[in-house]
Amino acid sequence: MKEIESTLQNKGIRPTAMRMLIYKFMAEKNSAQGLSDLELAFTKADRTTVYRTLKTFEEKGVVHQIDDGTGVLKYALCEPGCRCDIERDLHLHFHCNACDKTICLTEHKIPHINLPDGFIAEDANLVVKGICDSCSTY
Amino acid sequence: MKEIESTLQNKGIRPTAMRMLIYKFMAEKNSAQGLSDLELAFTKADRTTVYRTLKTFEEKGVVHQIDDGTGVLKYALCEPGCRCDIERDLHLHFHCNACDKTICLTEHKIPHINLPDGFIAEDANLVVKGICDSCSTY
DNA sequence: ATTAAAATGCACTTCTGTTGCACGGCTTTT
DNA sequence: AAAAGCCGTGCAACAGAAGTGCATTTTAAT
Repeated sequence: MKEIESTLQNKGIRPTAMRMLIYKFMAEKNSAQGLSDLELAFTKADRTTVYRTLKTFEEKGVVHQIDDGTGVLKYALCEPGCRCDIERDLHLHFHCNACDKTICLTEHKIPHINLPDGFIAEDANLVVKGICDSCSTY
Repeated sequence: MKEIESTLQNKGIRPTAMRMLIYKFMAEKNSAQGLSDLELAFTKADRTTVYRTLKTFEEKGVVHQIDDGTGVLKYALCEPGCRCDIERDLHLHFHCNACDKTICLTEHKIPHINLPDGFIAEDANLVVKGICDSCSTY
């Protein structure tokens, strides 16, 4: 818990109890979490607080937003070395159609794409859908 | 207009006036359209009608849905030869941060991705964001 | 301890997508 | 031609998620 506190401080975030709990919760999950997931996990807290906490985390490069195509935005902790606050880390995301979880495949970077003349790429988002390793081993 | 009529019929869609107008509208655009875009273009018609028309088009493989990360679903006509109704056409989509348009780069297929053991890919979505050719030529 | 700033909670709004129901026209059947 | 039924359309209302304004509490600094 002390580690979390210093982690947040290093990122320029005041480590309140709420923020540390949310950070801890997300660190324990191996899949990306939606606002409603956190809402359910922290019924004592208000939706807005969770919402703004995520926004703060995102601004400071603690989490990154994932649009996995389900219609709800997900959030996942950034990898230790990532400079999400400066430049997007272009790893791909995997959404399992069975368990409905979305996970970061941080080792798998989005390949370079050749665009037609005149097109300038600034960012990219790749989501692969299918069956994850947990669900495929039955 | 006669062409549109037979196109729809070939896809198993009854060619009503509304449907032909919507098809025509989308065919004239080179960018993907959201529900609200069509809503604005057809103020005489009801939102629900446009919505259900798109759903019908999608089911029958006339249009495909695009999640470009803006939070609103877009639709674009499928290419002549595409078998969207059977198997997804994995071309990539480009979203322009300047003009906010989303277009299909049908020539650019999503490259094959090597996934970790146990992961099975069924579908993929790749959206590149940046500046489109129209906006970059100033 | 006092004060200022930041975080939290409550209520409300907006936007998008979606569904239920009723009306009306077109098609089909007799 | 009349009757029956299907299908498209429109109206209304709902649901879920994201976002905002303001009052209150908590935290940090002096």
